[in-house]
Amino acid sequence: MELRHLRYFAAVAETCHFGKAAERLLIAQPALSQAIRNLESELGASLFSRTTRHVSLTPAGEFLHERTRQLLAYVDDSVRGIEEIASGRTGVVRVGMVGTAAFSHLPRIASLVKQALPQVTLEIQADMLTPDQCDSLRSGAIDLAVLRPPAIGDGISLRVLEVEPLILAAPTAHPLADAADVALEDLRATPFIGYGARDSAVNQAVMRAFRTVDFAPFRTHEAPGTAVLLALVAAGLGVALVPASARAVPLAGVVFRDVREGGSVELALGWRQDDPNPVVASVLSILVADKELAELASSFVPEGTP
Amino acid sequence: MELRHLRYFAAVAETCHFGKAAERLLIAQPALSQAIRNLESELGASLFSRTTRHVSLTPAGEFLHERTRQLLAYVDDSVRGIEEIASGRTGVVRVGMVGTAAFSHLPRIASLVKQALPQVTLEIQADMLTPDQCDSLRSGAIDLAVLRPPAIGDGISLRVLEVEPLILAAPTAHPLADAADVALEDLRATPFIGYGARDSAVNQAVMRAFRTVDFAPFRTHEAPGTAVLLALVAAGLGVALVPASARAVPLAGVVFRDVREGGSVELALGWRQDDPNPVVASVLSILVADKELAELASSFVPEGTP
DNA sequence: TAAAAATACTCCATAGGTATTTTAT
DNA sequence: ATAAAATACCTATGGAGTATTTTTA
Repeated sequence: MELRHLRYFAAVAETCHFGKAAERLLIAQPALSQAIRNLESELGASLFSRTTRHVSLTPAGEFLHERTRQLLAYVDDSVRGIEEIASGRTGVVRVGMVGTAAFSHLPRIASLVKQALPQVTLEIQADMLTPDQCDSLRSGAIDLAVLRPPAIGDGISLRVLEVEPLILAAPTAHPLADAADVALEDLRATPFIGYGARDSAVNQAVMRAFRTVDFAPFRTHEAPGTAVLLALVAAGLGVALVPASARAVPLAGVVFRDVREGGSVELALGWRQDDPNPVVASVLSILVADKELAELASSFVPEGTP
Repeated sequence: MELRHLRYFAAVAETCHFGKAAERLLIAQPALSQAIRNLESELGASLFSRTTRHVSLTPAGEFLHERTRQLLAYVDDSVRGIEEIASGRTGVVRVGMVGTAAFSHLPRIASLVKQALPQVTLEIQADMLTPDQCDSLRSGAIDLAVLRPPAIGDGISLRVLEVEPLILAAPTAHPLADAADVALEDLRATPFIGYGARDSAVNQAVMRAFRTVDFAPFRTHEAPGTAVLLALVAAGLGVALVPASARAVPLAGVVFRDVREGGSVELALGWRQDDPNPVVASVLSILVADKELAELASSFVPEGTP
């Protein structure tokens, strides 16, 4: 049995007239008679009671008619569903994110996608480290990554979302909290909280910044990521240099100040270069076309950069 | 798109291997590749990511795989359903019945069908008059009839279920209620309740009985059917001659007595001679093969019959 | 290099067309 | 007498086969 048989059957069942049904199906009447005959013989059941004057459904035909309606509707719906998926209008996109991006960029990303692609579901994996995101991208565990370049591994494309200056995070009570103008120099001998992962992009940026002055930070504590780091700052354990997007983290007891010569760190969007998933492509095109994200990237050019 | 495409697709989706799938489908591998290719181009979506070493489903393919599973299962189930209907094991049979048959014969009929054809539903229309049943049979409103012959109209087959003697229904207080032996003669001048439909089979049988004696019944009341008639008897308004099956009607205040020379009336099963509905045929075959119904028919031969 | 999918081509089964017959109203 | 389904027969599309090439792990 083929769908053709069911489509023919449905037409005859609805019209109760082989001639009319054949006309609707754009085939000749004998072909239709033949097809129904074949269907009946394959099923081992007669579907129509027919004379040359009257065609009506048998009980088996009534049953099949109901089933056929649902079946053909389901087929149509499935075809439409595939079109939706293939066009990238529907689907699931798993997005990995470094810590603070969930606060600073996720709202904009999520609302952009919601508006342009309402049937797309984003599955967010927050607090992922950049190397983990590279692995997950490559293994297919995530489809998009919001990470800190330089990301390793070929087959992965990157687009810088933002160049964030490093800013000072200080406890409210700290002397620098009220300073009009902060320079790296002011951090000499101040208890400093650093990133535990020494080779993380942010930590490297911090180290690079300090290389422009003649002292190393007075590291008293370490944190695995920006969130915990800010918590330690709020607790008054010291100050820290963090990406500007940390301003989006709502945490009492911490104030942020721009820092002269503080350096910067990039935030980028990453994806598999050869990802065939259309919904990933359409989400990507929405994100990279967004003016606000693009403007952010250009407006945050740090002071020290030409 | 045809079911063939979906069957092929399902095989490839399950094995993730064109060669294995082709083997399972009993076709050559290139034919399968071709068919999937055609399906993909028709849908305008790629369903598999494939290299010569690895085959996997795309998101659209995942979606279609799920849909295909359900679709093919539904097709199989529908084919099975049609087999059930065509074989007569499943279906609905509408049965018309004269008044008292609902009490006397329906229990046996229903339990026979329930046991032999558990998936068959009987829709009982009780209290139908014989001519109405003939019309309903012919128009297709009912499929089987339990009626009183002679039934008119060709294209309708009859089989006698039972030959019932007419018996006396008398109020408990009536003198005849305790008589050892009742003859028609004893009803002379006794208030008599007759059937309103003069040409009904039961009334004709009553009239025929009275034609063997030299008096007509002393008709004081009439009833449209046996049920009402018995109610009037119970009320003490008179006696009546009723088919023996009336004994099955549970009604206080009425006693039944055999009547010598009381005559008899037949109860028969009727159906459309050319009914193509298999479930009607299978119910019929169950009913006409039933020993108990057959024995009833022979054992009730009335006294006056050779 | 070997396994597996894709391509090239050939063939025939069958879906569908036309002409005609049968049948029931 | 006529409308409509069935039958007979023919044609041609495309599904499936065999042989071969291409590709990638």
